[in-house]
Amino acid sequence: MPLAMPLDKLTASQKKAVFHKEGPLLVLAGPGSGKTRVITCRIAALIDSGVRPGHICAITFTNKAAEEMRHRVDIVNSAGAFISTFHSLCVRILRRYAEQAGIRPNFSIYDANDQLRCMKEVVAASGVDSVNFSPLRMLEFVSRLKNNLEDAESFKAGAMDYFSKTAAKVYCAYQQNLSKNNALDFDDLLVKTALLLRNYTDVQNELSERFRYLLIDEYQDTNHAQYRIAHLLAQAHGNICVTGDPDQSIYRWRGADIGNILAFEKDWPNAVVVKLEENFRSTPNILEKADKLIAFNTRRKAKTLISTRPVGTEVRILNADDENAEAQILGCEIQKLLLAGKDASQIAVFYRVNSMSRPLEEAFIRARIPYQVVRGVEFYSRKEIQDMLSYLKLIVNPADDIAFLRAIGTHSRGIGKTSIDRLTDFARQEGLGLFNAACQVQRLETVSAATLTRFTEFVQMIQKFQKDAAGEVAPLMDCVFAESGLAGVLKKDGDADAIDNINALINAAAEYDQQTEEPTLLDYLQSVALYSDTDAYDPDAPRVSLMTLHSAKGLEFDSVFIIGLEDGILPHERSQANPEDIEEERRLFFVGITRARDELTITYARYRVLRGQFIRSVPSLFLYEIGFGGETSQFEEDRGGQSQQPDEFSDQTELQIDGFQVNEPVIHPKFGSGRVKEFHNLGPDSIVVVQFSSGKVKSLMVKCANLARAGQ
DNA sequence: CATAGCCGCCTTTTT
DNA sequence: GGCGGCTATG
Repeated sequence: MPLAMPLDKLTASQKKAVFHKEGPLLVLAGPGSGKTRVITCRIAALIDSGVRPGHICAITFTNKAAEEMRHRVDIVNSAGAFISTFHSLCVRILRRYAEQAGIRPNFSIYDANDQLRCMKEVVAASGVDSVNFSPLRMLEFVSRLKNNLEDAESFKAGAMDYFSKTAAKVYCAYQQNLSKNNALDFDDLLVKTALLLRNYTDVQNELSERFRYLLIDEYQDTNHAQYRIAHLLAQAHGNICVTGDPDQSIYRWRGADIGNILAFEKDWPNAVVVKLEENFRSTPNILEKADKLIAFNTRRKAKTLISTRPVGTEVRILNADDENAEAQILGCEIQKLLLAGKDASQIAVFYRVNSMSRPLEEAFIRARIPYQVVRGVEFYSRKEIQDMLSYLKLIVNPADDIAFLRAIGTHSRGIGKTSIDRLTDFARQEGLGLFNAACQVQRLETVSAATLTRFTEFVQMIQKFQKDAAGEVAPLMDCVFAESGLAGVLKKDGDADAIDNINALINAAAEYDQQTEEPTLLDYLQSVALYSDTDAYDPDAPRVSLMTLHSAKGLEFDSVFIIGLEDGILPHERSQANPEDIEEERRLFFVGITRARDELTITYARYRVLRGQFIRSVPSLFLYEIGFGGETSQFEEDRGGQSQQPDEFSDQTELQIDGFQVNEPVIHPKFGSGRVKEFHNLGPDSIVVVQFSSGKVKSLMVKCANLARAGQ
């Protein structure tokens, strides 16, 4: 049996899904019920029953989930099975069938920044009112149309009112701009694939042949384009297995449609439906809160979560004066857990928006709590990384003007704005991309001979890189870093951080080279473009994880903290106008709650700095819904926004903290006796570093650690 | 042509 | 509060 996990431990319903033979299968299942495990086992079971791995295509929500799944399914036996995200699948398909899709295979993938640049050009050039038709709003609008598979031309044809007509013009121009740059945005990856499958029956047939078994996890978060792709792929054989939980749909704002999973039985009349109602993850105390909360949503099929575990500890709700106090409480609570021997990798903190990680990081640094902020894209958005990548993008796709502009401007090389403007004008007149225009720069009479030489040098450098671009990526990167002048500039500025980051990038590329059968620069760049926040999450690192509620999807931890349960944060203020948006916020909180195995702690602050302003905040409606309120008068007062009575935490922060002397002998309830090595007087936050007789050195928050003076 | 400093803008979640 | 773009100056 090619399985990394034992099949005999599956429940009867899980087995039914795993060993389902042919035809459509819907696995409707709550959190912690083993959905992903069912998919994983099903892949293995299919292979075991004689299906060739190459005929299997499993689609996960994130790269990380795919990676995990590839490891769980026996690697040797499943080699050839395609396990990846929708977007990666689309990149593969589009590269393979580029001609039919009407693109070139070396296309760039534009991220949000590139899209914005591209859209800004369009809006500026088309002379539309840039307030009502701001680039950001236009991008949002275009994205919505694309998610519904409305292409620019047909939208233009149907546009009647002024707004639609103008937006249609912008949409068309934006698509032309992308195409001129030989670039696709995230949405295009899906749209082009869906259209390719729809318009080319032979391609559709070939791919159905290739992928005879289609499995899709987290189906509740598919958008219309993904839905169409799935149907077009599975139409011929009907071997489509999807799993999902409508209560965990949290990407409506991005076009995800719960309707896709709710209508599965209509779409596939012979579908077998398996429901998994047991929850193997969380304690009944935690599930009860989740249950209570989600019952407030009206657009759902009611279901109850049945825990298979003993009752467990009560869910705690804590409050703090402001975001710093909140962070400090978390530092304190987490330090207690760590001191009690809890593994840091089993602790996580979730928040609604990324900016909320900052106070936590500061508090954790002070308390010396090891942590990881799960924000992978942050690394790739750094200036020096983007600079480096811009050269690589230009090497692969010289038509990419955005890459050209970035690469030529990474550092001063005697080509300024004026020269660039002249080149741009020249390129436009000749109908060329900037790189091609630069290749013919001799014809450009408006610039000086010196500038001309510099342009030529740049072009020749890129052309040299292009000659060396075949094969492994890391060596090329080394060469580009050194020869582009980037290394010299960073060294001259003494920017050690930037150099470290570039080295980290090169190391990551070396890893890519090792792990990929046929590494190419194109493939590397396209996978980097699809890199996501959660890809940076290291589940085994002995560090507390900090992440957004969205990133928490699909993960689980022993101890979970969810912070900022305040009106305007969760639910977010931008969701409050629309009841459907509020329901999504509720589902988001539901996802957060149900990540916890043993312990759940929820916090809110009475004041918070928002957009630079210190404002009074009101505890979230959701807290009331999960049953807090009646029990604590503090909560009622905070909801009403009136009294200012000190609570247990303000009491605590007013505690007198004793100073410790260096070398003073102390006793800790767990670590035993030791001597103080350092004392940092930070008032209530004071930190003491102790060398214990066991040899361990620990830094502790005085108010948490329960240190006793040896003599007492 | 390069750089520094200032002003004004936006500010949810992500593939 | 942070970043991008613009301007003024060297």
